[in-house]
Amino acid sequence: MTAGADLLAGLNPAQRSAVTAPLGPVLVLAGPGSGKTRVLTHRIAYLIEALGAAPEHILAVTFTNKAARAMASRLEALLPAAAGAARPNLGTFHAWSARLLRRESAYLEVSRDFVIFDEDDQSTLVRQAIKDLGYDPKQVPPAKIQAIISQAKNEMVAPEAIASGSHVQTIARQVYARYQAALRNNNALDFDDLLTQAARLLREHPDVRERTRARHRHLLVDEFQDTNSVQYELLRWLASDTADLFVVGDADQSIYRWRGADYRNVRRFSQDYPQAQVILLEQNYRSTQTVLDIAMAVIDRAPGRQPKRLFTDRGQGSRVTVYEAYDESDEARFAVDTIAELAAGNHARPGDCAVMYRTNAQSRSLEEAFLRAGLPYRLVGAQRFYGRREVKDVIAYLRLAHNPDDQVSLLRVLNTPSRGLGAKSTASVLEAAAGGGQSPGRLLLLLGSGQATLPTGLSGKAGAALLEFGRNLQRWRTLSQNGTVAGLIEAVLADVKYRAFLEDGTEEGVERWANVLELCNLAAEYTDLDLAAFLESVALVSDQDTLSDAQDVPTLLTLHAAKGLEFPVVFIVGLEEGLLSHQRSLDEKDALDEERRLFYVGITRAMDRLFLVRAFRRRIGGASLISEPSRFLADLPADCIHGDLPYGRTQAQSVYLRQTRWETPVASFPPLQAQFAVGQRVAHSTFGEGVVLETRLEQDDEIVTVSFAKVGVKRLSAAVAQLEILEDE
DNA sequence: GCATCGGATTTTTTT
DNA sequence: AATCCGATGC
Repeated sequence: MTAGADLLAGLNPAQRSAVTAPLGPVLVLAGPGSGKTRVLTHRIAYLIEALGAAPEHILAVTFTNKAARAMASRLEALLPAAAGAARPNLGTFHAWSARLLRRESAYLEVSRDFVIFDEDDQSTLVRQAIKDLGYDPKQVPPAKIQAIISQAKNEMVAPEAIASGSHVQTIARQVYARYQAALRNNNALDFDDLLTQAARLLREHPDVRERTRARHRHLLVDEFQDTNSVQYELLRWLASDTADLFVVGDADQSIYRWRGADYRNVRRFSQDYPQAQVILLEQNYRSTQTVLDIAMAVIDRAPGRQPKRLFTDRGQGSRVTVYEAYDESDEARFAVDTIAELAAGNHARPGDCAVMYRTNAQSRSLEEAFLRAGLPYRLVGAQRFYGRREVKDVIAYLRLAHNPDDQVSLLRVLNTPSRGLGAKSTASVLEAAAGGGQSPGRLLLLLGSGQATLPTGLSGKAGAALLEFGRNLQRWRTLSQNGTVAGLIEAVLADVKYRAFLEDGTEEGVERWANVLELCNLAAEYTDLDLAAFLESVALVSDQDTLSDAQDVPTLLTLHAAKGLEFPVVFIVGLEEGLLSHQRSLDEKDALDEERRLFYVGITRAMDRLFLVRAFRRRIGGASLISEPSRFLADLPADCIHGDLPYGRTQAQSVYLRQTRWETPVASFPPLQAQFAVGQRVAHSTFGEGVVLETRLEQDDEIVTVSFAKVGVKRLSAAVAQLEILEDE
């Protein structure tokens, strides 16, 4: 059998030793661009092909659906599955946990049909709990309480166990207890519960543990540095005695500390599994050496890290440009002008470029500059699709039909669109439900089927509206159990005249209706999903997952959103004290270290060209303030930088500098080596397999013409399209 | 129930 | 500055 040999071709020695490591705990420390996804997918293939593992016994966990999908498609290219054959289990921690909880729902305080509450739902409940306890939401910030609760959950701390050192903590403890009770009453779990309950089940119930371990004999974890305590505990319970636990991560890219992620889990792993093999991936396939030198100069100042020596054979590349703009609009103009010049000179395509920033608010001036220049752009993550009011409304109707106990959804839609049921009517419904010992949703269902009478004190008009709502709810519930999701949405929209409600004559109204239609299309696509599955997939997607990369336009995104991505040309803007690093991180050492890592993550997204930009003055809130350059700029090695300019240059000077900028760096850019050859067989994640017809080097990119079996001839940029070379048999 | 006004708020956000 | 939330008035 040569099964193993094929898999290993094209891997460097470090990657190969990771892929072929014997079963047991393995810790792969993967620098940026070192091919960690490649290692993960090859490891899975190796488990199956060479070690004879059953695919269904493999579980690979990621943090985003997108990462899971990417892994699935690369795995498919590597190891095409026979029809009907079992596939490895790939998914996010949360999706996996939700599945476990539904399977083992007998051990839960909620039923198998539980809904998943997102952060919006959470704040509704927390706010409600604060009010119920007689506190003023103004004096007790719900967001802060919510953060304390979430943190407690992630550390597996029960309400009673919250320290009562401060006033806020005392209140948080009460709110926490009430909040948990409210979740139970709503037959709901929040994001944190998915993980904590899964961990609890594994900890407290040996039978569940055994069953679950039997299903997943081989575990793999991506972005391990981002795991929090619960996720780590989950993995520890999940790992059987053989502990075939293969984790890949990079503590230097840990940027979610404020979300509970603890990169010290990397160290903990080595302590808990002293026999673990540790493999360092240091060769970078993404960036020029100059970019790596800058990155290392920045990260080497971070204390207490495992040193890594990143290297590449891509050559030195052009120097990094540091530009000091006058203000935020000059900064934006610089980015737009430079991208336009690069595109006009054929040095890069617009879609190769990305502009990264610390806070979403910074996207504004950039968007304005793009609009003024008449250039299209793509904005990542400002407003998530499922977070939009109209989409949430429709989903609330669906959730209510699915789970009538969901009071948060009921209260959301009871008077949306308005049907004359205000605060007073709502209160009497809640009161009547509480008096009858059931949820308000159930009461309305009974009302709709004529098995209950109107609560006392409801006048004719409100009563009629309530009756109609109950009848509708009854119908939707029947539809939810028998019909398709798309059919249910259609019925709801028609019954409540939702379109008329949205379309108020404004442009915004039209847009909102368009979003609803998009949701309908989405539902129509998933004909194989029942309502429960649809709601779950909707609850567990993020805006990151809906990011499409079809158009050839520049991308604007936060540094956080940039993790895991790469671009030939990267701008990092707003390199000022108070912004990067951010104001709120200045008084805490650990927070400041994380800002440094965030900058490092941004730098290492760049393949060829990197621009670091700061503004001399910036409008923050109301006032325009003179800014200090970011402390990180001082760490950059001078010989890697192009444009060592005094701060506070005038606008006229910047224009002059901009016009002359391109002569040197472009000329000094080293020629690229061709990666592909005519006649070679290659695989593309969406186009499938094909044969290379032609390849040529163009500026700093390789243009490959491929004839695909399924979609015909395509011209692709090797830098953008991830083509995998297939070995001939 | 809806419009309007005043006041507070403003980091990042895998699920 | 701009947006979001809540209270107030009609």
